Amino acid sequence: MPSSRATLIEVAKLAGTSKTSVSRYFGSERERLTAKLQSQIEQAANTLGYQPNLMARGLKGGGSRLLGMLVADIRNPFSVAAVHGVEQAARAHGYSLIVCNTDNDPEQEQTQLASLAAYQVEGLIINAAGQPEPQLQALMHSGIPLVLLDREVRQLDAEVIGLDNTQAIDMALDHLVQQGYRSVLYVSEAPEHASARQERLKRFKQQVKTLGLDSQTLVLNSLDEHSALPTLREFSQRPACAPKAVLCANGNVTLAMVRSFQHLGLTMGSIGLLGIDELEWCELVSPGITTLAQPTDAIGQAAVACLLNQLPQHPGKLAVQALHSPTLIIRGSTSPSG
Amino acid sequence: MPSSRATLIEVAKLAGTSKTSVSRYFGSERERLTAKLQSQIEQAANTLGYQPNLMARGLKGGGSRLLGMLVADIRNPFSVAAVHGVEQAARAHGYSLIVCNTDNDPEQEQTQLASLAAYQVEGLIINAAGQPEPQLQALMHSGIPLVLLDREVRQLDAEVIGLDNTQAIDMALDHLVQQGYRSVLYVSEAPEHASARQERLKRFKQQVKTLGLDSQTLVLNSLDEHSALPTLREFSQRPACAPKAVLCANGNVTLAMVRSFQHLGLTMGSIGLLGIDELEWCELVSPGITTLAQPTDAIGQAAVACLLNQLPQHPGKLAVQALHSPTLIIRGSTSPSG
DNA sequence: CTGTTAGCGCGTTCAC
DNA sequence: GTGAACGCGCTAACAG
Repeated sequence: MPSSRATLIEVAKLAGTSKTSVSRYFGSERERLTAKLQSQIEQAANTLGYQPNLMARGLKGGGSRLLGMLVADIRNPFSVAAVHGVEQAARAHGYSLIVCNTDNDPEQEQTQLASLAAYQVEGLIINAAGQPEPQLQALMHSGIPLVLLDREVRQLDAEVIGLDNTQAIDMALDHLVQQGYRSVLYVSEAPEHASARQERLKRFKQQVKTLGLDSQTLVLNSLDEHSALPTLREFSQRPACAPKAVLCANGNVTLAMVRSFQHLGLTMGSIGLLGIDELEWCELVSPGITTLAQPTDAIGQAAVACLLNQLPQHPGKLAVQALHSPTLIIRGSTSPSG
Repeated sequence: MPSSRATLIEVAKLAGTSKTSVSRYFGSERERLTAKLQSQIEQAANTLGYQPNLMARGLKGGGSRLLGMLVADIRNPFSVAAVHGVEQAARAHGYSLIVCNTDNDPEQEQTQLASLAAYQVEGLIINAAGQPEPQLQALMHSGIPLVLLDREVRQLDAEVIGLDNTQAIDMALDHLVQQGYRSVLYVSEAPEHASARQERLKRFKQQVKTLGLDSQTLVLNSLDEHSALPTLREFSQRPACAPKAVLCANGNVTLAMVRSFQHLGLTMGSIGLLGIDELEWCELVSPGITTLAQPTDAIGQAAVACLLNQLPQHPGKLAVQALHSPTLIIRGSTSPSG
C-alpha cells in the first residue's frame, strides 16, 4: 500500500538484491540475470506497482524518449490529423509525444517552446504560428533535432515536411479546367506567417497565366460570416462566357466560402468550388464538395522519421519524403451542369 | 556555441558564483539576490542559452509540473475541444499537458497509462476507452490525483466531469415535443464502454415514457455507410399521426445519420433530427441541424480544477462543477413544416 | 545575502 | 552473473 511511487531501491530491497540488477531487469539486459533473480524482481516490482521513472532515466543520458510538438491550432482538423500521425509514428519508435498548442499566438509560441525545451524533449516538430527564428535557432544550435511541419520559418535551416503545394495547385487547376471552368477566384487566409499559403498563392498566380485562365485572388483577414461576401457577389455576377469556380486555400476557407455561397443563394457547381483539405462534412453539403485531401498520416510519419534521423543514436537510415502528394476527391461542387 | 544544453553549473561558473544562487534565481527566490548578482546570472544564462531542466527539478521533489491526459479518440471534435480546454486551464495554473491518444483501443490505453505514470505526471485526466480499473486503481492508490472526463470507470472512486446527460436528454426531448414531434428514434453507439452513452440511453427510455412518446432505440455497432439504413427506412415509413424525429447520441452518430438521411432521400425536418454535440458543419447542411452544444472549455477547466484540488500543495479551494449544462442550438432540422 | 553539502531515482562503469 | 560507487542537474537544508 504505497502512499507514493515505488522506487528502484525499494524493489531491490524487497527482492533481496541490489539496484543494479533491478536496473538491468528493466533495461535491455534482462537476459544476463539468473532466472531465479528475474522472477524475484518481477514479483517484487508487481507487488510494489513499480514503474521506472523516465525522468530520472533521462537525466543520466539515456534520453527522455520524449518528442515535442508545437501546433498552431489544435482545433484545426488538419492539425489534429497531423498530430495523430505524428503520435502514431512516435509511439511506433518507442517515443512519447508532448503536444503544445499555441492558438496561433506568437507569444504563447515562445512560452510553449521554452517549456518544451525545459522538458528535455529529444526532438521538436514545429507547426509555427509566427516566426520564432531566434528561439528556434538557439534550440537548433543547442543540438535539438528540429523538423518544420507545413510551414517553414525564415532563415532557419531545418527540413520542412508537408504537402507538395505546387502539385496541389496544379491538380486543382487541372481538374477545374477539365470540368470546363475558365475563370477562378482563389481565396486564402493571410499568407504572412504561413509559407504553405504563400507557396499556394504564388503557384496559383503562375499557373493561371500558363493555363490562360481568367483569375482573381482574395485574401481573407477574417473568417467571419461576411468578409468574403462582396467579392464573391461581384465575382458571381461578373459576365463570362464560361463557368467560374472558387478555389479555397485550406479547410477554414472552404468552410467560410460554403457559408458565403449559402448566404448569397449560390449553387455549388454552377459556380464551382474546390477546397484544399478534406473534411468529414464535405460529402454532406449538397452536392458534395470536391477536395484535395492531404495524406496526414504519411506526413506525420515522415516528420518523425526525419527527426529520428537527426538523433545521434540513429544511423539516419529512415526514408523521409518531404513533399507529399494530395489526393483529389471529386464531388458535385465541380460539375458545372449540376 | 554549446553543442548540448547548458546546465546550472556552467551558468554558475560563467557568472562567477555557485549553483545555489543560480537555482534561486530561476526558482521563486530571485528577490533574495543582490541586484548585481542577478544581472550577472541573467547575462550568463543568456549567453549560454540556459533553460532549467524541469526533469531534474521534478526529481528532487519540486514536482514535474506536468499533467497527463488520456484521450479515447483524438480525432473526435468533442475530444479535441476538451483537450483544448484542459490545456488552457493547465497552462493558466502553470502546468504543461502531455496528451496520449488511445484510438479507443484498451491495449493502447494500458501502455499509454504506464508511460504517463513513468513521466511522473502530477495528475491524470482520463477519458477512458475501456475499463482499466486495475491500473487506475493502482495509480490512485499510489497517490496520483485522478479525474475522469465524460466517462466513468467501474469501481473507481474518482470524480467524473462532463455533461449533465440527464439534462441533455430532457432538453432534447422537450424541444422535440415542443416542435410537435411525437415519435422518437434514439440512435447511439455501443454503450458498453462509455458511461455517458449509458446514461443518455437510460434517461431517454425513462423520459420517453414520462412524456408518453412513441419511441425506438438503435445501437450502431458500426458507423459505416449502411448500418443504420434498414432501421431508419422502417422508422420513416411507419405510419404515424404526428411527426417523427431522430435523436443522435453524439457527433459521430449525427454524421452517420445525416449520411443515412441523404442516402434514403429523407428531408430533415419533415423527419426531425437533433444531435448531441455541436459541429462546425451542422449549420451548413441544409436546413441546418439542431444540436446540443457541450461547454467543452468549462468542462476542461473543471477537470483541471478538480485535479489541482487533490494536490497536496493546493488547499483544495478551486470551485469545481462536475455536471455541465448543454446549450440548445435550434436550426431547421427540427421544424416539421420545413 | 551567499556558498557548501547532501541527496532525489536512476544508469553506468568497475571490480568481485 | 552480481553488487558497490559515482554522477546526471537540480533543490533543500545548513552553515558562513
